[in-house]
Amino acid sequence: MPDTARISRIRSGRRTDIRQQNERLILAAAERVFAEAGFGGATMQLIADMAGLPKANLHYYFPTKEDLYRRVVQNIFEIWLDAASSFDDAAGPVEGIGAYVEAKMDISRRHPHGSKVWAAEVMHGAPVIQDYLETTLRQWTEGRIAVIQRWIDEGKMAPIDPRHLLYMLWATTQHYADFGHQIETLNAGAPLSDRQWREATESVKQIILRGIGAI
Amino acid sequence: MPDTARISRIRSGRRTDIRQQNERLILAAAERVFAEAGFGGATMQLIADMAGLPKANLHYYFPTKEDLYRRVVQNIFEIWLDAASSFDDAAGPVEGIGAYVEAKMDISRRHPHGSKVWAAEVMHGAPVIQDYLETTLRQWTEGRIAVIQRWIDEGKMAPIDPRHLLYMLWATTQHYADFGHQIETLNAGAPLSDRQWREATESVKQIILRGIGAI
DNA sequence: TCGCTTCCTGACCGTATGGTCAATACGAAG
DNA sequence: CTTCGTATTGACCATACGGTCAGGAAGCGA
Repeated sequence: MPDTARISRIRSGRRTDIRQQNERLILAAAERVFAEAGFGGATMQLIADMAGLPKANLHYYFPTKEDLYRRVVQNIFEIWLDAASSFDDAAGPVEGIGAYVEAKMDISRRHPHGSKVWAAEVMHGAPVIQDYLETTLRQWTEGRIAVIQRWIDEGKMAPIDPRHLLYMLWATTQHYADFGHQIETLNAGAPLSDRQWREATESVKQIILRGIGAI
Repeated sequence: MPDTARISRIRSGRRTDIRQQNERLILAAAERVFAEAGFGGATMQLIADMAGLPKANLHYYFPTKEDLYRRVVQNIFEIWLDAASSFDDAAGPVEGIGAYVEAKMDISRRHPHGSKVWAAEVMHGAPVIQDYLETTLRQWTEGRIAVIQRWIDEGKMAPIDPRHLLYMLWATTQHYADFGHQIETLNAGAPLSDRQWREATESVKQIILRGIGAI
């Protein structure tokens, strides 16, 4: 797993920045290690090595392994929530869902580690972010369901169960991050190129938009 | 995690059966624990308790934790491969993909733990089943791509990239197992009912079949 | 320069875990 | 009943890991 060089570090020296700088450094390393080894398989030592800091220093910024982990999970969740805006300020499903797919595919490409950490967390029964699921995510979902239902009522798409449409959007877009290794293997061992990412995004958009009768 | 009672055990006594019996028992417990805690988080002790056997007994049947884990991963993979038959003996996408979605949704419901273990394994870079990906899965995929391409050439569906269609099929169906906890939380904390599973399956089938222009 | 706060880190500790082993029980064949 | 291979298990061990801590370095305002 540690085949890539440690995350580079710029010692700026400025007092206020030091904390922020190091926390970012540690979080980036942690995101990666948690994604590749899982919570149980990750070790503070490996994260420390990856960040180029002594282990004791991690505990200075993040008291426990779980604190560090929680921060990593929260990060990706917030990134996803931001992508929601695509949804809201759209006139109809073609723009709204189209933009949402594009935003989420982009996140899958740029934050594959975070996506994996989230997936693992949920798969294990969401031991540390259950409250998020029950509050923020539930509200977010209800809101989007309402939007989709409105589109249906306005005749802009076929009467699909909005819930399952959302699940399909999440599943397909996150699949490119979570199962990236499998996809890469089936792509002759090479990561998807710019062009392939574009094709993937288009395929997903096409199938879904056609599938819900929006085009 | 261990909120459910241990897996029940029937002592048959018959010599030949003992090994098979106990291996099944251990594998069932292991599948569950690995799914809920991840490889690193799972302990042989917990698996043993779950199976109702002393820990030393596990090591009698499975020398190492990794041996046990490997067997669990192989199991689910074989189950999925069996579901492929739906694909082959079909006249067109409506029957073929329709049956495949049904088969995979059924597996997601009946083997959620195995699905999660596989997902985690792939997410971690497939350390123990990389060879499967490169041989069996790759071949399987090429075969299915050929079938889909034939359907396209015969004008039975729109010219979609077969690869991305396959990814979408995997992603959407497995999502109901891997993210079952999230779905349950968004379903007022209750597992999907028979009816809801049927609706989910129909939604997935509808959107995809319509999305690829097969209906 | 002084004094205060933040930051850094090597050495250390208790515990949990994967794995071993020797002793024992058990079933079946003769 | 005896024998022999299989199955069972409590006790044990080495190690790795999360976390602690005391002492020192470095930044910063006065």
